[in-house]
Amino acid sequence: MFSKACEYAIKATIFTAKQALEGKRTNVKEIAEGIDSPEAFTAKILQILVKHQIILSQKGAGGGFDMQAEKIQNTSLIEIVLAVDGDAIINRCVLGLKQCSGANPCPFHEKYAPVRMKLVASLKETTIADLVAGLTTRMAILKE
Amino acid sequence: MFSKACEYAIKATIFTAKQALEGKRTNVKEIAEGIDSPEAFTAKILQILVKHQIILSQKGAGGGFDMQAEKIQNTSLIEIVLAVDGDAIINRCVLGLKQCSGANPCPFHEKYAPVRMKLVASLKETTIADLVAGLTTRMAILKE
DNA sequence: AAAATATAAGACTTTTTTATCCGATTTAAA
DNA sequence: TTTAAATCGGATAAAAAAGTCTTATATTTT
Repeated sequence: MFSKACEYAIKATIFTAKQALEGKRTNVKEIAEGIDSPEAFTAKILQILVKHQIILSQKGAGGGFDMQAEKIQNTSLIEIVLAVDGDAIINRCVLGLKQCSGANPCPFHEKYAPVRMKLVASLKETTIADLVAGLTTRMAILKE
Repeated sequence: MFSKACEYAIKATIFTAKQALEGKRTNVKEIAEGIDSPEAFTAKILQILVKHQIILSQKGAGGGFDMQAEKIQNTSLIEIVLAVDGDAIINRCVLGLKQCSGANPCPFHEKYAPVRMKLVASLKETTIADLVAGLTTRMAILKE
């Protein structure tokens, strides 16, 4: 459903948020270890997140990545997905047809429409704070 | 969501079924034109569909592809997806975690579970006949 | 001011997916 | 029986996605 880059982006954001909530700034190496991702590739993805102002970066010694409490609370999953994978998940026809729409539907359009609505709704209503909370209270995982 | 190969597979099956319901056997060239797909690649995908007994093939002059009325009625979308893309859509963690499950959930697991159920249900309950019917009665499209 | 540390940016490589090509095989028609 | 039409199967090629490497830039610490 998501690209590998997007999966890493989501996990990296959760990891960074969790560290931030514990008052710690983190860095590429820690993140890559924490989410079991390739370090250099993860660095690329973190740049996308910074550019979209989802996380904060600080260059230089003692620098790294951080996330503000307000952002953790107000950023929803959909924003990460849009930043990394674009709006295909919202707009692209599942059969890949350019002209598919409510007025000119592909054969699966009507059956899929409510599923897509549910999916997008769940991405919109799930915040990074929700995901971090799930992490601690339900022993959810970020690697393996 | 689906691979390009899977998108072609679905469209090719719908096209073949529609021709079959009109009493016509079709062939790779017609299918590729009808669904606007690359011919050689489409041929590859048709072989997968034949191997999984979703459509029928007949070699030699006047040969081509066909689909039995019973198959059109009883084959659901999920069977094509499983044949071409495997069971990732049913089983794979959206964050790509190997160990993710109800007992050991990734942070998005619980929020996504009902969406996945809806999605899989819609793939299971939608038959090729449904899709062909939608094609004619609602002017849905297979190309562009 | 210099050294050390960390992100930023771009070029490059590898892997996977998508797509093409060609020869072999099968079958129907001439 | 020959020829033409069609799928089948394997090798190859191109494009996209995933991943690496190197250099530049910024910032803190010493």
